[in-house]
Amino acid sequence: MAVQTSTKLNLCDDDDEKPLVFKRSNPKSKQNQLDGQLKQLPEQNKSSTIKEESNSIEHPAKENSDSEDAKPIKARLGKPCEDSDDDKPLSSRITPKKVGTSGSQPYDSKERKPVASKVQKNFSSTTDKGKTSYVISTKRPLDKANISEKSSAKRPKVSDSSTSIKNMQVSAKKEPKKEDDDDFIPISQRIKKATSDNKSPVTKQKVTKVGPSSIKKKIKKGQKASQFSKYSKSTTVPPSSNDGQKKWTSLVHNGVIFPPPYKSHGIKMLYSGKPVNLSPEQEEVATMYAVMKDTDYVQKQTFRNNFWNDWHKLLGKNHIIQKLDACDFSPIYDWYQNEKEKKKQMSTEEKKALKEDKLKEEEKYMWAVVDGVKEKVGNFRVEPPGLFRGRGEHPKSGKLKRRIRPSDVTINIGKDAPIPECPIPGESWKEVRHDNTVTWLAFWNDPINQREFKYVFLAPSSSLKGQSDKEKYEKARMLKDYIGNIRAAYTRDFTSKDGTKRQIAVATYLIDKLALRAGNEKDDDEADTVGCCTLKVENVKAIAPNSLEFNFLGKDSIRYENTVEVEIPVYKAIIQFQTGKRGSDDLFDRLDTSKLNAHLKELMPGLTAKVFRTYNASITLDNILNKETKEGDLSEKVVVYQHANKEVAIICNHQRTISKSHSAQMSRLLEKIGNLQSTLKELKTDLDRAKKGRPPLKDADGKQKRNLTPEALERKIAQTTVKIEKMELDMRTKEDLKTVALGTSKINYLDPRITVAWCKRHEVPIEKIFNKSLLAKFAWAMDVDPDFRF
DNA sequence: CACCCCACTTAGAAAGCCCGAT
DNA sequence: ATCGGGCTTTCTAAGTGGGGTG
Repeated sequence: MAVQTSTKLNLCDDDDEKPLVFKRSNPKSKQNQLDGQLKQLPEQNKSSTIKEESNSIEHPAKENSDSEDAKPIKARLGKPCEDSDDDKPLSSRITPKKVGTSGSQPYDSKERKPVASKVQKNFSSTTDKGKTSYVISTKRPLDKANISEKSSAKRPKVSDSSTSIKNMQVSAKKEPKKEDDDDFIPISQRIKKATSDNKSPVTKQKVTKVGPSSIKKKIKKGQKASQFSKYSKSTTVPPSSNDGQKKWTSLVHNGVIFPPPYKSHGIKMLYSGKPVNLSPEQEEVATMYAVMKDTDYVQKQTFRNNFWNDWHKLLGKNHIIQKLDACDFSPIYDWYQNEKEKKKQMSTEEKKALKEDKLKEEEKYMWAVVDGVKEKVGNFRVEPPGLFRGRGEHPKSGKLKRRIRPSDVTINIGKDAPIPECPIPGESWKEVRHDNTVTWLAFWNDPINQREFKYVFLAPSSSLKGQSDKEKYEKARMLKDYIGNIRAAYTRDFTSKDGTKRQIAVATYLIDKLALRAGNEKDDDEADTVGCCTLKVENVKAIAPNSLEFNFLGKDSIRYENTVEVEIPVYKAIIQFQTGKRGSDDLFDRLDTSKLNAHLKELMPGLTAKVFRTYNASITLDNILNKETKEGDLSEKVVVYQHANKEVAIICNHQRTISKSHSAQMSRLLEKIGNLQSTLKELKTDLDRAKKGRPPLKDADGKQKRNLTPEALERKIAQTTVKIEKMELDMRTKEDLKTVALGTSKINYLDPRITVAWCKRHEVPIEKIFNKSLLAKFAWAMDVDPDFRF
C-alpha cells in the first residue's frame, strides 16, 4: 500500500500544475439575449453567482458547501455562489491572481450554483496497470505502433504523428531530443528531460502497477470488480486501431432510412382572413412554420424573412399570398396541437404497438458490423425537411432545408458487403464507396450550405468511437508532463520582441487559463461568434491595474462573460495589441488557429488548442475529487462529484437556458417550505403545552388535534426540520444549477477513468454517476485500476 | 500561404420517458 | 389517473483541425 499511496501522491503532485486560478464570472449569456423568459425570475434567483475563483484548487469547495447548508435559504440564495470559488485548475503555476468577477453584468443569467447532479469522475494519470482494462487501454498504442509498422501503405503523415501517445511520451521523455534548435528549445524537449528525471511516466506506471497496487486492486476488485466489469467491453475493443489510416477491415450495414413522404392534411390557413388553397408542397412548408408558432425563432426578423423568401418561391409570383404579415397559420397550428393531443390520449397499448412497429421498421438500420463486431449506428435517420434553426443571429435561420433523397446520399461500405438496397423504390444512391480510411457510413451535402456535409457515424458506444475517445484523453494526460514547461515558455514570451510570438504566447495563456476555444475563422453567412484567435478588440476590456474583462459570443452564440486578473505582462500585451485598432478589429492580428496549432505542436507532439480544454477539465475533476472526498455516506460522495462536475462546467462555460417553469417551481418550493415552517411552529407550541400537560391548540380550521406525547411531538419536529432542510438544499441546488449544463463536460471532457477509479476507491456504484448511455460509451474505461489518476 | 475540402468532436434544445406526489 | 418535473435520448448545429492544392 505504501507504495501505491506514494505513487498516488506523486501523481497528484505532479500536478504540478498548480492551478492558475482565474476566476470567472459566470457567463451565461446567450439565453439572456434571446429570451425574455429569464426576466421572469424572482429576484432571489438573481443573486447569484458569480464566481470568483479562489486560487487554489484545493480548498475552495469544501468550505462553501459545508457551511452553507445551515443558513436560511434566502440568505444562501442571496449570496454569490461561493461555492464556485474553486479553483479552476487551469492553472498554471504561473500564478495569476484572481480577480473579482465582472461586476457589471446582471446576475441573473449568470449564476450557477453548485450542482447536485451526480456525476463525478476522476482519474489518475497514468497508471495503467495491467488488468483487463489495461489491455484495452494499451491496445491502442500498441496497435498503432504495430500498424504503423505494418502498413507502409497508408500512413503518410498521420501515422507518424499518430503513433501511440504512450509511445511518444515514453520516447520523448526518455530521449529528449537535443536538437533543440534555435534559441527556443522546444519546450517539449525540456519537459521531457525534466520529467524523465524525476518521474517519467514510465517509471510511474511501473511502480504503481507492480507494487502494492496490485494487491490493493485485488482487494478492491474482489468486491466491486464485477460490477464495473459488467459494463466493460474489453473484448470489443479491437486491437486493430490503426493510426491514421485504416479504420476498419470489414464494414457491413444497411444504409439509412428516409422520413416518410409528406402527407397533406388539407387544413386551410387564412390569408387576410380567408381560407387559401395550397398545393401539398406549399402546405408542407406552411406547416413547418405554423408549428413553430410558440418558439422564439419566429420572433426573429431574419427567420421570418428567410422563411418568406423560400416559401414565396414555392408559392410563385402570382399567388394570392403576397406577404407574410397577412398570413394566419392558426388553423394549421390548431390542427397540429390537436394531433399531438390525440396521440397523447392513445392508450398505452396503442402507443406500445406503434412503437414496436417503428422499431421493427428501423431495426435493420440500427446496426452495423465492423470487423465482425455488431455496433450501434448513431444517426441512421436522414434529416427530415424543415426550417433551418440556426443558433444566435444566424443569417440563414428560417431557410427551408429541403428534403434529402437517395440521390443525395453517398454510402460507404466494405467491398465485400452487400450494397444496401435503396429504401425508396425507383431511386438510387448517389454513390457507393469503399473507403476504409474513414469511419462514416454515409453522407450527404447539407442543403443549407452545400459545401458542408452531414455524416452518418457509429454510435458513441462503438469501439471505433471509444478508441478515439481514449486517445483524446491520453493526449490530454500527456500534456500534464509538458504543461510546466509550456507555461514557462509562454510566460517568457509575453515580453518577446517578436510580435507574433507575443501574440501566440498571450493566446496560449488565455486558452490554458480560461479554457477558451481555438477560434477558427468563420464565413459571413454564419452567426458572428468568436474563439480565442478571433477575439475582437471590443471583446476584451483592460481594467487597471491588471484585470481583463471578457465579453463575447462563443460557440452556439453562448455568451462568455468573465473578468480575470492576469499577470502584468499579459495585461500590458493586451493593451498593446489593442492600441491603434477599432473595436471590431482582430485582437490577435498576426495569428490564426493554424499558426497557433503549428506552434503548439512544437511543444508537444499532437498538441492543439482543444487539448487544453480536455486537460483542464479532467485535471480539475481529478483534483477536486481527490481533495474533497471524505469519509461519509454515499449521497455525500455523490454531492462531491456533482460539485466537481459543476466546477468543470463553469470553467468550460457550458450553459443551458433557464427552464420556462423555473421561477414557478421555485415559488412552489418556497411555499411548501413556508407551510412546513408554520407546521413546525405549531408543533413547538404544542410541545411546550404538552410538557405542561395541556392539550394542543386547535389547528387552522379550528379542529382539535390529536393529543400527542412530548416524545411523539419531538419526533415530529425532528422529521419536519429534516424535511425543511432537505427542501432548502434542493432549492439552493436548483437555483445554482439553473443555467449550468453538467452533461456536456461529462460526455466530452472528463476522462471517464477518473470517475470509474474514484467510484472504485470510494465504493460508489458507477450507476450513480453514469447513466446507461454513458456506461455504454465508456465501456473502455470500466476496468481501470482504482489508483488511476489523470 | 490562402483557400478549400473533408472528417470528426462538441453543443444546447427539443422530444420522450419515467416516476413520485396528489 | 393525472400532473409535474427531472432525466434521457434524439436531433442536428457549430465547432476543431488535418490535409491538399495552386
